[in-house]
Amino acid sequence: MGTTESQRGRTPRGRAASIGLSRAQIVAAAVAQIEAKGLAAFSLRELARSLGVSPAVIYWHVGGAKEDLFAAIAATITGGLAEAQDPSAIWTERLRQVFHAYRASVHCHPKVSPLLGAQMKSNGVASLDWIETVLVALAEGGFEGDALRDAFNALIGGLCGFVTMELAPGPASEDGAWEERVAQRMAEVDPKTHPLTHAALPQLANRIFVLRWQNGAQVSYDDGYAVLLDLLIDGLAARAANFPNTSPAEPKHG
Amino acid sequence: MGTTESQRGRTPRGRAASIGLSRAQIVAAAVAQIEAKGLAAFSLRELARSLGVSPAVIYWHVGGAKEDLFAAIAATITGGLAEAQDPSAIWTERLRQVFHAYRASVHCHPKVSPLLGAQMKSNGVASLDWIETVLVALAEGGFEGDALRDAFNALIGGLCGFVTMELAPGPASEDGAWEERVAQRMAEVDPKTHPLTHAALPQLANRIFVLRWQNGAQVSYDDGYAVLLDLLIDGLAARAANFPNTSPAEPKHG
DNA sequence: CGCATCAATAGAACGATGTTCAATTGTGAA
DNA sequence: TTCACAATTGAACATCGTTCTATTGATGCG
Repeated sequence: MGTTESQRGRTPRGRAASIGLSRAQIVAAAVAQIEAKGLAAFSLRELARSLGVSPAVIYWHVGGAKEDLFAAIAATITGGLAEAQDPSAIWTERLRQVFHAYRASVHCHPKVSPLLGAQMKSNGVASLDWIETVLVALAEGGFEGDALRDAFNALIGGLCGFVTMELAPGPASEDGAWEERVAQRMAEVDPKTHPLTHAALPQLANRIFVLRWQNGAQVSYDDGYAVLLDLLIDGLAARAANFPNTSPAEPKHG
Repeated sequence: MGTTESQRGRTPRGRAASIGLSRAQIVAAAVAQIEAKGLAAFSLRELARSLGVSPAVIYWHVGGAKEDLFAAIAATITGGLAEAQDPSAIWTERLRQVFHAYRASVHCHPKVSPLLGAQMKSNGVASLDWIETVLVALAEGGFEGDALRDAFNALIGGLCGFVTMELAPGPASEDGAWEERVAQRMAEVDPKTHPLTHAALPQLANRIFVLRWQNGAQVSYDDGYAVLLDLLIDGLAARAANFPNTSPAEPKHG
């Protein structure tokens, strides 16, 4: 299951011409390199080069391919995410905590985040604990069956999608030719035909629809995410309040 | 701005050893090829090959690079999206129409959709009309300033993010080794430690968190998207109802 | 103590990719 | 006719992911 039998024995530093390279070290180095130079510029060969190692070593340690390395990275990042909730809080509050934790966790590795979106779809969310957390909270609110499924999909799709999209990488060129094109694009907005877009440009342009980085620092979407979270959870709470026969707490034997 | 001066004259079929290749034809062929073989398997060389042409031709026609071709594709797809609304409808209804139209439009080219997510960030949404439509609707609801900005970000981030995420590609391997890994992953879900996840597996597994394709046909997230849309727009309407001094219709001279 | 095993590495090789560049072609204009 | 130049070609370069066949050297066993 992903461990590829490489470190099944407890031989911490191998037994041969080892440099002592481990799977975890490779994953860590890959994350560092992606975070440094961007996902588009990432290559197995340069990863091997930065580790002072032959490219084949990565295949031996990680498994089959680049894809397995990406899966390992995603699993590393979303691990230990379910602990972010306070079990004594009400379910709506727990949802808030969990999704804020998700965003915070992903924001720790912005350039790696596209991998999360893809890997969440292919391998399932790396941390099942996290999924279970969300489902438990919704169930406590009285959701079940199709309503549970739809609420879950709306939450995961909307909130994880928001994070994925806000961190989506711009063009690969890191040399500022991009900024020029953006400025050009902004200047093209015609106040006559798009008055509100033009008026909101200082408010919006640097936010969601053009720039992501400003002077090298990341632009904040915190408020938009907070509003999205409020709308979703408050709305779900309102729906839950209308469920026919449900006490606010546990529906089963407790 | 993206046209790269290639077809500035009105010489429809060139003037030389032309095959009569145009930028639009290249873009169309690229979309077709991506839709047929997937985005990960797309290459400029094979595009040129399928057009019976040298790879350099694409550079000459499209502009600098692969990235410019992607930008052109994104612009082609999200064009003419603002017409999907009924101008006489109330603003909440118009928002619903516009975002349903967005999803439908993107779903017409599922494999190209990852490009939309990225290009929406870099070049700005291809269709400014569409942005304007959303802003006008929100303004009619009474949103302005920071509230407008946050509502806009929540809507765009959540809804476009949902679509981006639901269409996110799985692993590149199209040969079913993926299905095996997924089945394996599903079998690993322990009813003891993750009871709700396990119980909801038949409802959820084929939905958001594992499979995207089932027997080659696309799985539907329609209900989840509808719930998300309802939660967001109903919530915004509720907020708008609490705005101090706003008549339900136009805030300005009309 | 010696030897065979085998984890762990190196290095070369293959095909494919994105991109660039120096030719070449043929048409429309002078 | 001649010239400029849009349009295309093909070769070339560096890089990439991946696979294959060695080689190395510690380790457990006899």
